[in-house]
Amino acid sequence: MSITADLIRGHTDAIILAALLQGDSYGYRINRSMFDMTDGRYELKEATLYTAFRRLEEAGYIRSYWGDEATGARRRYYAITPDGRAAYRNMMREWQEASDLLEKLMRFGCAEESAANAEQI
Amino acid sequence: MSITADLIRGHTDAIILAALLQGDSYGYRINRSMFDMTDGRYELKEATLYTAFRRLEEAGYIRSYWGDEATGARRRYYAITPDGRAAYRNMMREWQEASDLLEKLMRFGCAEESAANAEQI
DNA sequence: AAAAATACCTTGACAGGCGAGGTATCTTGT
DNA sequence: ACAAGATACCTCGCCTGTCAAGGTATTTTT
Repeated sequence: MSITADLIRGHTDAIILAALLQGDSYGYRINRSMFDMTDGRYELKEATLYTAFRRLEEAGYIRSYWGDEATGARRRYYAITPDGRAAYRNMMREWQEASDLLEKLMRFGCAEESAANAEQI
Repeated sequence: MSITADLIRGHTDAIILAALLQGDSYGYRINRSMFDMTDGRYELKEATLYTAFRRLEEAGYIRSYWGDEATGARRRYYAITPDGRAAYRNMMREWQEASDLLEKLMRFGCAEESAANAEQI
């Protein structure tokens, strides 16, 4: 993946919850669809993903159950809870606010190149 | 401040560089203007700020010098270097890409509420 | 029979953010 | 005159999320 990790940091939970809003799913599959949706530019690392699952389950935002596949490797499915839906909405609200602020603060310097670099205060 | 720390993480450097594009400045002042620009919704913590200064200077993106105030507390001014300007542009490019991806991944679930929660796969 | 894909998991290190604490100077209120 | 607050700097040590590296087991492909 090309984009740096720290820009994603803190959004993993929201991303996972968003995926689960589509319906129950499991780790490998969520990771896969993430990879596909971004044309390979980003994927959650497995360790990150499973850490996040533990965290989210602990928080009561998701619950898990083993699938009953007759064939293939066993899968642990995750489902979003009502608390999880509420948390997701909160996260989206925060993302909205945060990205607006960041945009403002980071674009601040973009009069740039033109603004004569007045020494000091 | 209202917005959570992890949403900001990794953006501190870009924010500081953006501020310095406006002209040389010093820690306390940069923090102040950040607070003002966001109507108090966000400010860098001092520890974070000074850590970032060290990091950026180490990387060669800024340089520092002591101001020659005749009165008041001493101030350490920071100036952005050519490398710093280049780094800033890179960071903005990355932010663009990352925020687009995040938007995509996090909004993914937003057909939401309507999409019948089809069990499993 | 070997390699790759599917699918899960844990450990330990690392890096950035920040609470808590510290220093020194100047200004303002009483 | 003295205390309080603002200005201005700094460090130490903890916390948390990420992820490289390693592991297991099954199925499919070569």
